[in-house]
Amino acid sequence: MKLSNQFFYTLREDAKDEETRSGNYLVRSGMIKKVGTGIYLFMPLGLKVLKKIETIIREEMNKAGAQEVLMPSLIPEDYYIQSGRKDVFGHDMFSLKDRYNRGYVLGPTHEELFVYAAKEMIHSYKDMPFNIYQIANKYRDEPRPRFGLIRTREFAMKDAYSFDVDEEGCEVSYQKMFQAYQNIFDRIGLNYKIVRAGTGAMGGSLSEEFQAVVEIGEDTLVLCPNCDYASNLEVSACIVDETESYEEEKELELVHTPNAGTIEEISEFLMEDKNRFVKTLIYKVDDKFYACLIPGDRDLNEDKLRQLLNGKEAVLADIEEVERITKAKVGFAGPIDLSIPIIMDHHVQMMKNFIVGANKTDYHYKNVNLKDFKVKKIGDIINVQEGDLCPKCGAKLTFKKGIECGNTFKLGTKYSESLGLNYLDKENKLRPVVMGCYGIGLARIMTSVAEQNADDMGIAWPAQIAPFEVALVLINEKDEVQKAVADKLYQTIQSMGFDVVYDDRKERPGVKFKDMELIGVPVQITVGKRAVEGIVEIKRRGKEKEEISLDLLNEKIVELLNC
RNA sequence: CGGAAAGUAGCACAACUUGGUAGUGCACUUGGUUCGGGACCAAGAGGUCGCAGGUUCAAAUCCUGUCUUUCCGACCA
Repeated sequence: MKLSNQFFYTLREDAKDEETRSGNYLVRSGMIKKVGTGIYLFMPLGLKVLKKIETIIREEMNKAGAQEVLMPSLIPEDYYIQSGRKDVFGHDMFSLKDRYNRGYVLGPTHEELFVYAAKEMIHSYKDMPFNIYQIANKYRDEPRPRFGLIRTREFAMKDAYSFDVDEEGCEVSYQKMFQAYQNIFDRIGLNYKIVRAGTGAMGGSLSEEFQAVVEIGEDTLVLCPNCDYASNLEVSACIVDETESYEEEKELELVHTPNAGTIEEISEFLMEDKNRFVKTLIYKVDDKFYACLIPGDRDLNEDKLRQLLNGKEAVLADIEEVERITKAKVGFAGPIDLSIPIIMDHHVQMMKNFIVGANKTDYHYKNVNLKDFKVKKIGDIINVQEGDLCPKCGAKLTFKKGIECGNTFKLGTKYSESLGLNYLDKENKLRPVVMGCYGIGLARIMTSVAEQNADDMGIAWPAQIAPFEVALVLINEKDEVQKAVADKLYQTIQSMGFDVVYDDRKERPGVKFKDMELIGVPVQITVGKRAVEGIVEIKRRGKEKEEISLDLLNEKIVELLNC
């Protein structure tokens, strides 16, 4: 592409409403522009990068035997009412009415329609397996869109769905996709980790996430430096260090602790370490109240609590409810003589002589032991901390931040049952189809790669998804020799099959260099003074330039693109 | 949805406290000098100061409402 007379611009100053480095560079390099909260438009350059990502995804999907389809974004709401997800998504789904007051939604994800499509195909066990996918926009009314393209309300996603007769078949389909995903992320050049994750609103039995390792990530990845354990914090098992404490159990003691209602305050007041305390949190799980005991220096994991109690929803009780149940101000709840069932984290089992609230304003109990109260259930209900032991090998776990760029789910028969997707097996019996679903967020990949490869000049894109592979910079467009050499070179490089941008603008060299570095072209060829001698300069972005004779250019470009 | 901040030229900002002619840098146009790392000089063009209402002789400035954006939290395949 010749730059003169093209839609191409860059900004010299930082965008004021982009907090992330990647978001800022994407805006400054003229790739994207914010239209509203969580809504972006893609300019020619940005679309080019996105399309290159899309192409890699499409190629690998097709190679894995999946077939592409296209679903509408505007969908009659009945499909989501039938599946029960109109309520599950609630306000996260954009819904609208047509002129006849009929309800529609903008598709937040497409299991329903893919099942609808699959029904046309599936009648017998002979009709499976198969996998269909689309690359299309999704719409979600996020409560708080943020971080550039990471959390937007409209976004391009590749979603694939596999259909099998049984679990074994699904396992094969799942592994195929899993491999395809690794190929995709490897080819794109993303630094990523695969972690175990929760199934959330999607349902199903297994979920694994492909997480880009990025500082600004919204997810916390729990990794083991010793073995292959990798998990999203949301679902990471927290195991107990079972080293026995030989501490003597002491006499229970009521202590006056005026105005010390938080762990920080009481810990300071009694001059005791936070891990000597046991927090009592009153939770409401499906309209029933529970007191949850966890170590004072830990956070409760609501998902784990919900699962332990087989509940649908777990929320912290209101202040009024807490005060009614504990008969004390908030901050003084404790397990002793409490009327509601007690759920205890298994770490507390190992503790002795700990401190709890006394269910009496301004009082705590010291030297509390397990014999002092009754527990209904014991389990793992807290978040893992960095340094905790790996559930697999016992090594100390480390944390990293990640952006979820892709995920794979085994859905089981959840949707096929609720939407009636069945087939006849060999015995002529009707059975539900076993499904898998597989998503990839295109713009999230784009931002993650940008974030991972941003430097002081701009984004150092990997060659595979860079807006261009080669930048051809003409130093002096008024110099006839230089111009002729560059014009010729532009044709030659194109015919070699490289994606090249020819900066023939009437700009000073410095402007051209800065722009090419900002938009992140990996290989730059400069046609300058020595063009007369048939010599030009070539360099890999971020490295030293070297002079080279024109006839050696092809090999050099290939070499630099691959390094 | 709670808390905080901000909306003035295409972009980034100043002027607002103390009401009276709207300014700077980048970008843009013209001319000149420059010409291998975001040039310089000169002359220009570009604004219903987010929107609505109020106070006032007079509002970018004070008051009220409203919309939008950003950050923190709640929330989130």
